[in-house]
Amino acid sequence: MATIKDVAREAQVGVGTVSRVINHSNAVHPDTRKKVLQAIEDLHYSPNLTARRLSLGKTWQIAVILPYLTMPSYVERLRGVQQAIGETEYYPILYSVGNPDQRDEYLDILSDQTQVDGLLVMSMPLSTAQTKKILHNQVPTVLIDASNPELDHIIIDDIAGGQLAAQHLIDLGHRRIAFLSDNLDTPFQESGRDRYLGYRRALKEAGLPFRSRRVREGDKGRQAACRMALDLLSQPEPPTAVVATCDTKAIGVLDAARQLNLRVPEDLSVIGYDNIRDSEYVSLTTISQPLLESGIRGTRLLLDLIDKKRDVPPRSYQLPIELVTRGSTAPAPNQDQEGTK
Amino acid sequence: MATIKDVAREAQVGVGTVSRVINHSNAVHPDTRKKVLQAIEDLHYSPNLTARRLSLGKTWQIAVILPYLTMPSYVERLRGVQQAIGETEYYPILYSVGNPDQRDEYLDILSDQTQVDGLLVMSMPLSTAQTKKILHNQVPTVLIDASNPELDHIIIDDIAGGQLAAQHLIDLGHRRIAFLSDNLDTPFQESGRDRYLGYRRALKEAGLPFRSRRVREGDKGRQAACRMALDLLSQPEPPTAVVATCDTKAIGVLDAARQLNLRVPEDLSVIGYDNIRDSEYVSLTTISQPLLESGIRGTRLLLDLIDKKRDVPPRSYQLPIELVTRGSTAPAPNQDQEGTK
DNA sequence: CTGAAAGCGCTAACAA
DNA sequence: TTGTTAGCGCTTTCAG
Repeated sequence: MATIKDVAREAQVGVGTVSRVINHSNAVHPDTRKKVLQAIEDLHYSPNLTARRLSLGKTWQIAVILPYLTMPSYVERLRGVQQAIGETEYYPILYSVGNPDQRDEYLDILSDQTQVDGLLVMSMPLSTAQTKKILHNQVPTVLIDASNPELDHIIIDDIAGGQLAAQHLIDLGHRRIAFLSDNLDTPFQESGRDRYLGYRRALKEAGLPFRSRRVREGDKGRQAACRMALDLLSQPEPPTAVVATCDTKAIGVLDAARQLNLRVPEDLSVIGYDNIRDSEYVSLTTISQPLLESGIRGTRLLLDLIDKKRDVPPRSYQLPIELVTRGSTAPAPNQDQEGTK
Repeated sequence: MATIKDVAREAQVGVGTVSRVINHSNAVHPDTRKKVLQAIEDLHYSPNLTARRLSLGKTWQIAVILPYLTMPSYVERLRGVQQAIGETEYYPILYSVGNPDQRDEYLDILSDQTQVDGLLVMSMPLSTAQTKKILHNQVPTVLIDASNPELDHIIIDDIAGGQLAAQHLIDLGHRRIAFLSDNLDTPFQESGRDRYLGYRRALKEAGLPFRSRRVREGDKGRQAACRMALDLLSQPEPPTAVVATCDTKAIGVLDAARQLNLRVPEDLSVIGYDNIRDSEYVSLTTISQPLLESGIRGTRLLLDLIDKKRDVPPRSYQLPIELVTRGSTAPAPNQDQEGTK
């Protein structure tokens, strides 16, 4: 592999000159430039990025830490990152996390090695220790889909989202509204918790009682959701509507309804969250969040942070959610009076 | 940021010793090691990866070039890559390609910079020029889902897949079988073309005539597929079955059937390809291919290539496909005699 | 406008 | 077992 030295010798100039040509520095004579360019061509030379990085103290690489790409929403956010980063000279390195230990390991490594120019953390809250380390080592960092008082972040108002979902059902006259999520207390994103809070807030503001028997949390995925829904729907005084914390789960609820011969939306209303592609197909009412946008915005924030070496208070952006009404929700079948008793 | 020199000074040893400690070289006295470890701790030292890379001439990074993550199948393959790479000390850098120019640009850069230790190219055939450059520069490279006589690759037998799909319908007694794909001649994967060949081969072997009016190609995506299907199904003597080159398109066909009040599978059989998650939900018969597996195998091949510096003839692995029968295919409604005329 | 040389931080060969 | 030193390939003063 030819080096800058080889090129210099071939073109009969100093390495400094070659470097200037490569880096489009204008202070080089046209004739000299031509000679150098010729030598580069002859030798099939191309600069060694690692050496340049060492010399410049910059990697042009951004670490993206995100949960294993099991959920469409992660993929969509990642696409946003790629879209934004694609317009720059940076490249993303993917650290796909399968479990909390791995997450901590990556975070630990990345927050002190001079390995990347910045960190993009997706859908995982940081511990105070982790935050402190990042701050101490001055690693430019942005969180997407997680909140943090000391670091820049992009969030989506999940409380409002959960509330919006429940409110939609309340507006349709439902009184017995169930809530179905995966484990509310996971090491990863806290969005489930927030949506739950939103759900409760909506009930409260509408003066409806909260019933813990109408809440189910468990494994993620469609089938687990289906099982939980079967359980939920087979109790006495079953709910007439279900808020699911993601569309996949909502589809699981649809499965359950079918098994129980419940018509949707006549007998049961179901609302999901995320507006993934599948949702349109099954005509699921859902809460849509700007997933792609969150990736884009987060990346831009990070690039800005890297460039400007800002040292100002952390910025927090909250992206809007939206109700997408489709065929899985309808007015409540029969009004019971629980809410007013 | 502390460097190895700082640590050496702090621990009152030479940098060589510190290096030995870091790299777990055993030839270092326990007491010395302890001193060094202490200094590392005190100084919050962590080695500069870029410097190590330059010194070692190795990056521990693998470039993954793949089409923009629009299709679930890409994501699944990528997950395979991550899974396999996760067990090693390497990390993937994503080069997500949106168009042919970008593909060529990335390929060009990556095949001559000393930027990564290996190249994983997904779902894109390489030109001879590109292949030659890779070979010339001795960049360890593996293709996944694309064939190449000179480079290691993992493929799935798409001809057999297309044939299997069509054969399944033929076995069910269908005679008028349509084929629906996105543009057969794209710069990206050639799988569509191969599936098309398989389709034709099945017809031929069954003695059924090929009708170009039963073939539609166009934009990708569900809606485009729906439009094409509407067109296809509204001609005189419409097909009783459709082979779609991917599940997304097959779902588009289902949309069209619904619009035309055709029952699936009673009036129309539909078979897809890929067995994406959605397919189970809509009970789509499809051809399943080992997507995750392809990513894993390809990555392993590459790592092997990097380690061993092999210089043997290119290896080619062909992964098996499988028919997954679900509810979208059934015996032909009425047997016409076109096949035997 | 250009050449020489001093780093960037680390590894590894060579002495001691 | 350890310290010293010569690279790794590039950028960037600093003279000229």
